[in-house]
Amino acid sequence: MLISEFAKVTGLSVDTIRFYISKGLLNPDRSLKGGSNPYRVFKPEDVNAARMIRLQQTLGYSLGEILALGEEYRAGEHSPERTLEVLRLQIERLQHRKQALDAALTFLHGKIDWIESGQTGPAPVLEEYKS
Amino acid sequence: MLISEFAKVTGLSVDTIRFYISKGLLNPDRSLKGGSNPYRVFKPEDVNAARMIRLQQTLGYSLGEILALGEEYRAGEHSPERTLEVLRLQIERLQHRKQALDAALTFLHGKIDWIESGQTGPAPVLEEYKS
DNA sequence: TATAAGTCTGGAGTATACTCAAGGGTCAAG
DNA sequence: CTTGACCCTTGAGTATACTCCAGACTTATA
Repeated sequence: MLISEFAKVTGLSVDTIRFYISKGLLNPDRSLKGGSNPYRVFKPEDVNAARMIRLQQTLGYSLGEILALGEEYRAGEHSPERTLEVLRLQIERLQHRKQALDAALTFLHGKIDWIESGQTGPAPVLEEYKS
Repeated sequence: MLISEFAKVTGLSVDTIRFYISKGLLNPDRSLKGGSNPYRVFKPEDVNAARMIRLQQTLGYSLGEILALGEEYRAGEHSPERTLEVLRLQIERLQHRKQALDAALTFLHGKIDWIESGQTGPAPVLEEYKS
């Protein structure tokens, strides 16, 4: 597929896609069409890559980190040990993030309970939810 | 406390603190000391505010959103209904984030299992974990 | 075969979140 | 009363992640 279709499928703008390509986050092939500036052609695996980028972004990674993770991953692609190491590290980081998220959720729920019970006693403090 | 102590306590740089103040995210009092450019004095509640900012940041909110949330929160401070509404909305957004996080974790765990079991069968695909 | 639509590159512009430096006032210790 | 540590403001600079032209070429449609 060409870039505009890829944009539709992934939900990214054409500009953003070209930006990602320039950063090395996406590596589409080139078509024979387009003359001196050949058109880019995207494969389904590029769609997966784009989704992965978006996911990692919502998880708080910068494009630089995402690129590094990808390269690190590909570098150890043929070494299961290295791959496992990378994956475990990622899991650790995400679990840390999840803890912060859970703390926030617990805090918010605590505050709701506090309000619904007529705001008796002290207001919940964020501090207390840092398990 | 003065700004350098506040920086130590919160882990923020003095520059960052002043930047947050300029954005309205922090509102310390002014001391009588300091002459024509009075020193800022920070209270314990400012420390809480700073912690809240940091937490919201790790949750993916921009400073603009954090400011808006705070103002929205203070605006409805004396209306329990409005406060509950704001809190529930926040919870909803965080749960959405948590789902993305869980999907990523499940995916990573799946990949680890797949590798440890000798990479038999197809590799896990992110797609499948979007419950 | 005109013309609209789609693609390319290169470069400038914007928003966010800091970060640093200059220049100057204030405070506490010796 | 000097000196070093600390505070102030203003404004410029940096990194990230886009976003938006301009100008030129290519392709598909009527």
